[in-house]
Amino acid sequence: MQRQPARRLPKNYALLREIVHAAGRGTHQTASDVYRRAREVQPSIGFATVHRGLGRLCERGEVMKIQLSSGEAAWYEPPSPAHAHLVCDACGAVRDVDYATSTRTLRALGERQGLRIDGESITFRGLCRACANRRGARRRAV
Amino acid sequence: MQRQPARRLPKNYALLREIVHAAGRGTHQTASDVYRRAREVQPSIGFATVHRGLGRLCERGEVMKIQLSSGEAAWYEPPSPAHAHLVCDACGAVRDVDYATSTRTLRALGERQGLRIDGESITFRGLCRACANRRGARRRAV
DNA sequence: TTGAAAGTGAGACTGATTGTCACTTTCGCT
DNA sequence: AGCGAAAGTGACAATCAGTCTCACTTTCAA
Repeated sequence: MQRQPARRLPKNYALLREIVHAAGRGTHQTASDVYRRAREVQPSIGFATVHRGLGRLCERGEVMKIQLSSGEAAWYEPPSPAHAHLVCDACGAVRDVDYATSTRTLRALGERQGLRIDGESITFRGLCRACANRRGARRRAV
Repeated sequence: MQRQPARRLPKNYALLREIVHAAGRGTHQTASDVYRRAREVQPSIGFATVHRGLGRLCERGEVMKIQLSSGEAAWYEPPSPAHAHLVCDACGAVRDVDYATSTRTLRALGERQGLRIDGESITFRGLCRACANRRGARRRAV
């Protein structure tokens, strides 16, 4: 049995977690955002530390990292049940969407195609509520 | 009505399309892969041209760009019906998975949450067929 | 107390992608 | 043919997220 990581969360990492969590559900911050905020509290903190820390917190499940399917910087959010993301084509916002493929579907899919599915990541493209409404006023949604 | 882009595909772009298409269904090449191949045919071609060209082809729907939810380089593949991708945790391969959320589901989801969904991108994490089999031999899959 | 492991900050580095710019090609017309 | 505008091109600089390295510090557990 290997050494238990009973080590308590280093101060910096705790700070990072705090920053991600404080933003609340449905928020998404890039590593740079977190870095900027972290500096307000601990001006000497380095960029690398933020990256390392967020990575570590991710492994521990204390924050979630989402990589939009658009090649941009990764976003970090507080941990929450599985959900999808919508990137708004109009305003660029990233919104949580309460949707996930059912585990039954995933299992069936895996079995049918002979593979094993351990996780999924879904990103929608479209219009967020605000933008959909705004357009709807002028132009009927399709 | 604005000018029709009747312009025929520039030679370079045609070459790029050729390269992506020639690789066939289920293949995924990065821009660098395409660049490398393109140079074999047209040694003077520049990197920027490859990127621009792939981007353009994408707009025209002649190739598809997929961005894995892991922050790596984008992959290009021949156009094909909507499908998901599986990134194998063991061997790193990217496999097509014949799956897409039904349009009915998407529409319902959009209506329920007041947004408009125009596209989706699904990436699974897990084990590809080969790796799942290999592991299955030693260790029962979970 | 003390040695090892883990964490740290600075800054160099990587690798993908984009922007710029001067030049060339091609298009749509005469 | 000939021409002007628009589009495409290659070289290369710039950007940007993220990673790596290294010497130093902190923390842990004995």
